[in-house]
Amino acid sequence: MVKNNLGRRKVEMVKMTNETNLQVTFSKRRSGLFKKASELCTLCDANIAILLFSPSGKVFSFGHPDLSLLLDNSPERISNIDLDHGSRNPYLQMLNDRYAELMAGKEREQMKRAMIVQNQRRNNEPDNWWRISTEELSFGQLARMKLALEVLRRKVEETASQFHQTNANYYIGSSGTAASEPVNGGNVSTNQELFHPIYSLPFGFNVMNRTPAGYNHTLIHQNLEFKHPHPYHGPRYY
Amino acid sequence: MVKNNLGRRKVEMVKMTNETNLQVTFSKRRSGLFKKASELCTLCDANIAILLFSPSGKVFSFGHPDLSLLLDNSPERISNIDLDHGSRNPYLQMLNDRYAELMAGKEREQMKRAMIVQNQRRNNEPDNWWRISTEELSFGQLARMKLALEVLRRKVEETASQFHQTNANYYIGSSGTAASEPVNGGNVSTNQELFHPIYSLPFGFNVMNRTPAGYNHTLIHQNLEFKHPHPYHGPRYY
DNA sequence: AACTATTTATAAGA
DNA sequence: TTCTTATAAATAGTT
Repeated sequence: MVKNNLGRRKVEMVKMTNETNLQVTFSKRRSGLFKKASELCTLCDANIAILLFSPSGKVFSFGHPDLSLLLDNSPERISNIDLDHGSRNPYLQMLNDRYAELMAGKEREQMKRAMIVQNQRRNNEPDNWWRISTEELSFGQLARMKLALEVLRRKVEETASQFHQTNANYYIGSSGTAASEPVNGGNVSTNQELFHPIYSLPFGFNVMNRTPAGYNHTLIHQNLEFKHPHPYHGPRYY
Repeated sequence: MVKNNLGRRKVEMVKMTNETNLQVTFSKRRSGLFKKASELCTLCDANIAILLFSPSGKVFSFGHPDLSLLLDNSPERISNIDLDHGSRNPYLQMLNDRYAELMAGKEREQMKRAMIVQNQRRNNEPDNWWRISTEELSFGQLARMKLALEVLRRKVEETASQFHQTNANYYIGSSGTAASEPVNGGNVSTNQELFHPIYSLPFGFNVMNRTPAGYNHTLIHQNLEFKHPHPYHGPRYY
């Protein structure tokens, strides 16, 4: 038993100078933050996505629903997924029915164009510009592209959500866990089987480290670093 | 003064049943979470992005560096930004020099293709497929596209960071605050002027509500909803 | 929104 | 890294 322990002490809200302490604090507070996020999701039925970049260049994530789908498109992963077009799953059937309708209808040309982004690894068509390695673009281009993609991504999410809300009563269970119940009158759960991988992802991305399944907390990759002072540390954000 | 106050009581980690309590708790814990995130950024020199979806369909964000750049590409905003190609700013000059080099060199065709995503609002070229409204795509397409964009976005960020690390000694100050100092031997700060807006963003996105400037905490938009149980509430994520 | 009793997070030390 | 302990900080229920 330790007797002469001063206990927790107040710490000034500035960047820590002791590098060892900083790393320990980062780990502790990362854990605390993700725990708070998890609790918020459960207590209040909320959803969240957190990307956290450590000063040493590691990236951690927390997501609810699970973000792991976004972090790995290795051939193993893709080949492990059922490619029977969802014949045994009502939700995937519905998606594929919708796909067939689109392909047969007037949206076909538009759809084909959209699919370029999915198929670029498999073909060499001349207008496959999307295949350009990001390493070959200037920083200015990258920055602008990053913005555009962020905005589009959110718009896509919004539209997908609206689709959810008008197409309820479907549910896809988690692949590794117990059998799932259909959701009656609720919303479709978002997980990896929902993203029917008929087409492989267009961009390679490898996860360097991953925490055990079920923890929903992932170290994504390394060698990223930004620096910027944070503007606010008042008591609350109202 | 209140005398008979039972104080905080332990709460079971399940979805709260009382809707009023749930909303109050959501607000309190959202504040707490964002404060924790802010402290982590300052104490440990970390960076973070949080997107939080409330059960009532609102979306809140916290970002360090500031995420507000991603939330608004209104004409006012774009027109307010200096379009002189950065002649008075060494960093923007460098970006534009790099741009000119690329346009004159062998990367020209590749670059032009990449610029489609930036220029789609201004031209009507036939292979401008990117302009497709996300409302016109099936949910399955949207889901796959969302994935692809997430992966690309992260790759872009990684490359941009590498560029930062090999092109240090530039600094762009925040537009609304006091004059900024150059960073010697450090990394370029990421903020909105760094994204030189010669080209407007390709996708419209309007922010519905915004907290006061300086709080770095933004309600983005509404009418999103997902449901999913969270798998884990143990003491920590290791 | 404010108040407090209590729970929870965590800084330092081991 | 992991554990302990005293203290700081967050917050549930009440007003």
